[in-house]
Amino acid sequence: MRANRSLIWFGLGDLREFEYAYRMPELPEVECVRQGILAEFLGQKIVQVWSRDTGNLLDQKSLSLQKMKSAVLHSVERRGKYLRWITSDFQLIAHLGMTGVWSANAERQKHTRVEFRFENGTWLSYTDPRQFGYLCVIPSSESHARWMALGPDAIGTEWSGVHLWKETRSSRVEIKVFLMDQNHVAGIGNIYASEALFAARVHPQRCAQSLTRAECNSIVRHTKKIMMLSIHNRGTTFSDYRLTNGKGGAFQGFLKVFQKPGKPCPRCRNPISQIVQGGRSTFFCEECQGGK
DNA sequence: ACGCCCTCCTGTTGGC
DNA sequence: TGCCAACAGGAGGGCG
Repeated sequence: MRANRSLIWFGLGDLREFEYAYRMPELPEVECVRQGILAEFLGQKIVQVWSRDTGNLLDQKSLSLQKMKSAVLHSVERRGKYLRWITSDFQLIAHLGMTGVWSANAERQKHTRVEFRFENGTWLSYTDPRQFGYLCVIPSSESHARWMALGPDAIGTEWSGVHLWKETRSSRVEIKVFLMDQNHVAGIGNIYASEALFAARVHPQRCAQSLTRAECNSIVRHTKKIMMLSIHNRGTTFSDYRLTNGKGGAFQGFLKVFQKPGKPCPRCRNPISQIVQGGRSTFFCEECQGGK
């Protein structure tokens, strides 16, 4: 595992304390990947496409990855955790799933699935051991159902406290599960859901429609703040993604409760609780996040 | 529209 | 020390 860490694009600090971070890219990590791809490949022309074992990654409606040959990369957009490559003729919708990694000029390895070779000799490869990722090539003119169905981006202005308040009025879903539904708001995953609710002092099992306007405002404000801080701090970790040298460490400093069961709450010293919601681990402080 | 469960997959972990 | 089952987890899909 450690040998592969040099390929990690979104540095998440000292992985000795946070082994699972790299498996779960959320909005900030995907945004860093987007910026990394743009910085290196914007305006470049793909001259060769190589792929292997993409059966579980490719959408059934996807055109062949070979369609990307001769395409010039015009831009890369992000919505939530999805990336959308805009090229001259085709678009590529991509999701990293759990273990997807885009790497620039990295050697082909066991689970490398796709390689785009560019005219200037550089290349971009996609590696995904568990194949939970997603790739879909369609003509530029077509719209993509999954992409279109996504809720407003979590760091965009469209997602506001008012928006969350209105959306939650008719929902009896637990708020943590609600926040992770990408069709309500796009980009929040397991890490940020726990962290944002902790920051906002809202119990993760609260029924969505029980939230007050003030609590909705607080959740949205803290989610954006935490995500922006994370993106902003990628500087160290992103450009210096060789985490094996021990440098970096920007991200784990944000984590107050995630993956810290039993450790003292940074606010009140009460031990952090761990529960399962919707099949996923939630971490929170029973003492200072109120009641259900 | 909800709430639950299942599927995909493989590296890691924990029990014996 | 070694083996193997259980586990994790984003997201879509199916079912009642």
